[in-house]
Amino acid sequence: MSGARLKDVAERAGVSIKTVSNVVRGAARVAGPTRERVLRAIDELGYRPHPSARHLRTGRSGVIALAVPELVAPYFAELATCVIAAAKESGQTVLIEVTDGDPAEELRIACGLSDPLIDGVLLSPLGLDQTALAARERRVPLVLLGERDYEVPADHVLIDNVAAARDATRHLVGLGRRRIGVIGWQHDEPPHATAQQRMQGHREALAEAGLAYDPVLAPAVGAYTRADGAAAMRELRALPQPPDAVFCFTDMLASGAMRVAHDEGLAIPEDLAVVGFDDIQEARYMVPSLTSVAPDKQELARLAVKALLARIEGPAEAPPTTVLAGYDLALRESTGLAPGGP
Amino acid sequence: MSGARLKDVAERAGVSIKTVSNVVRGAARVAGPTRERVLRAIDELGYRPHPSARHLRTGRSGVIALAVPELVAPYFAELATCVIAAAKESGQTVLIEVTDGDPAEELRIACGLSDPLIDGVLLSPLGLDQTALAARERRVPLVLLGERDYEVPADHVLIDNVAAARDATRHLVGLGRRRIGVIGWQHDEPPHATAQQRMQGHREALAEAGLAYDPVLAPAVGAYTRADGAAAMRELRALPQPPDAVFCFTDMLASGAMRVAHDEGLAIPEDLAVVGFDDIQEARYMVPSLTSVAPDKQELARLAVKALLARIEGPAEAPPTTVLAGYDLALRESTGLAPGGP
DNA sequence: AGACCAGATTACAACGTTGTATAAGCGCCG
DNA sequence: CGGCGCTTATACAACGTTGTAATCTGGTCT
Repeated sequence: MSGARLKDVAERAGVSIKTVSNVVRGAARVAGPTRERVLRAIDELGYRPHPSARHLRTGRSGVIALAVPELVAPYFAELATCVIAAAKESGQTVLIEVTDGDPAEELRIACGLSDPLIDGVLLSPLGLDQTALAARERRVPLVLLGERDYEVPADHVLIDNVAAARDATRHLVGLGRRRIGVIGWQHDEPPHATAQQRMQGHREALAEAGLAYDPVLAPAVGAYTRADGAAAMRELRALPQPPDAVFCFTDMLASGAMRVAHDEGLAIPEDLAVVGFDDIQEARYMVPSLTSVAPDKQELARLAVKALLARIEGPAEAPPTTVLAGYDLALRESTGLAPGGP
Repeated sequence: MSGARLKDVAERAGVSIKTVSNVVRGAARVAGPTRERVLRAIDELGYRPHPSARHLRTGRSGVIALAVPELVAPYFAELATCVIAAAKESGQTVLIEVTDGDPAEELRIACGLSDPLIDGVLLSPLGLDQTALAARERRVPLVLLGERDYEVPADHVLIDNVAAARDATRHLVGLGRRRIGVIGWQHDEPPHATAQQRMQGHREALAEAGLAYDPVLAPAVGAYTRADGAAAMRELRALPQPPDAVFCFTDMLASGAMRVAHDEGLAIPEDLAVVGFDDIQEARYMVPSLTSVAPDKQELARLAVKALLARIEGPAEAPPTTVLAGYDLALRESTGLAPGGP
């Protein structure tokens, strides 16, 4: 069917199997003329190495898993695309796993119990209990994406969520808003690390501006979907004193929130300024276009792949590292940028 | 590291390696007590089969590739999620490839030249030249998703694009619209099969209603992005007689188009009714929410995986099959459904 | 009671690759 | 001119699994 093996190439080139192997991998020194002949034979036969045979022999499959809560959330789709590209640069293949944010599933994956094929895991955790993660038995090289928790002995790659959230709320304060809501807090105990960090940044910015933090302006959401954002917005609108701005912890939440604001006849940004988080492509096309914290997803992906490869290749016992990627605040209509096509 | 092999289990259970293998695969008959002991040993050691060793021996890796033009397009993200789920039901793992719609890359993947690990390919082609595909050399089990072209000797799984497009335009006609634009036609020669089929359905519906087809109402787009939709809409608005309705070949195009309509102060659906295609989740949250043709993506995915497995397991020479999945027209505000939260 | 049979279990080789150890070729120096 | 060291190429075994064919067991039939 598919074909040529090392052995076939060796016969055609009149050398031993091992020599061909050496040429293919560029491992040992092979004399010029010999290499030429081998390369020609490889070309003529269309030889391609058998990945599983390699895996069996070397223990490396060249496949890394990327586990995300969902693929339909644009942020994760964009992140996954960046990870695939970054992995390709390093000659790795990416296997995407969708966890639905299920803690049990996330733990399973963090323990390498999903597909035994993989060399390592890039996990973007959502519901995972940190203590469960800390106690994981079966150790697979693991890098956590977008969550920071110093209790967990694993590498982290993320942006500075606290600083980014602080910048977002500062921006709203800078617009003169004084009653700033926040959508994305969670009732769960403990709340997701992401929610905690963004909330902390938000409150720091409020404090800087001399504004009091009012819990009533932070309705809890179940998940980070449009529907949750919409529900939270309805809650905020039902208050005696509704907010004049909202900072949403994700663009999806912002999308739902803006939808409700629109239905209630509010003008954005005049009546309500909105800032999102993630800077998904859709943010440019929302009505109005959405100001959003823009993590550098390419850098995030590249750093994550790099960290994972280091963990795979390096000693398993090396101390966990934390790497920060950059971010930006993309200003758009929802906080007053003049309208206009993207 | 990860651990237990068949051999370890065999030693612990006091049987031969092959017997353990038989138990694991449920292949041959194994006596009750023996099976019990083996199962217990498997459990105690946490044994899990080595996928690459299996692959090497059996020729089956249990991995299928899903190649899509892009993952950030919500339609493909949703489709990919469905494919992953459907594959899991059959014990298969999905490897996602992003082609960017590049014909060369698509051909490479269709020929199985991407990752030699895979058992078969699910390809959602975009730019691929049919003749190139028909002439592909290296045969890998292949199922085409969402494109129909009888020249290509490969299995197809898709919805009836012509009928679906006809229904979409019929709906606009039913609203009393008489000047119906269409966004999604392409200048490329030949245009994508998808564009051709949807255009055909559109024209059939126009003909049914006794409306003339006016090419000026069908501006060409480069790709199926929001930006392309926006550009096409500007073109339509610049006409002496702009349309009172548009049928967009994808929801992304519709999103861009509605964005421009909004910027120009048009009321939707009063001044302009809009129908999209794909029924992405975002369609419910657009402002206004978008009426859209809704392919049954779950069914599509399930049928595709089924067809691919049949091709992998069956004889390579079986004649190509075409399977249709269902679709629906989801009615929303953009064509007059009363507004209201989703 | 002896031969036979079916079911249960096992030994062996092979899938394609790479690491280790070894052999072969060859110029250089003592 | 013989031996040494260097470079280049090879033989062999092993990675974990499964298909084939052979072996073993215990019971049944004559």
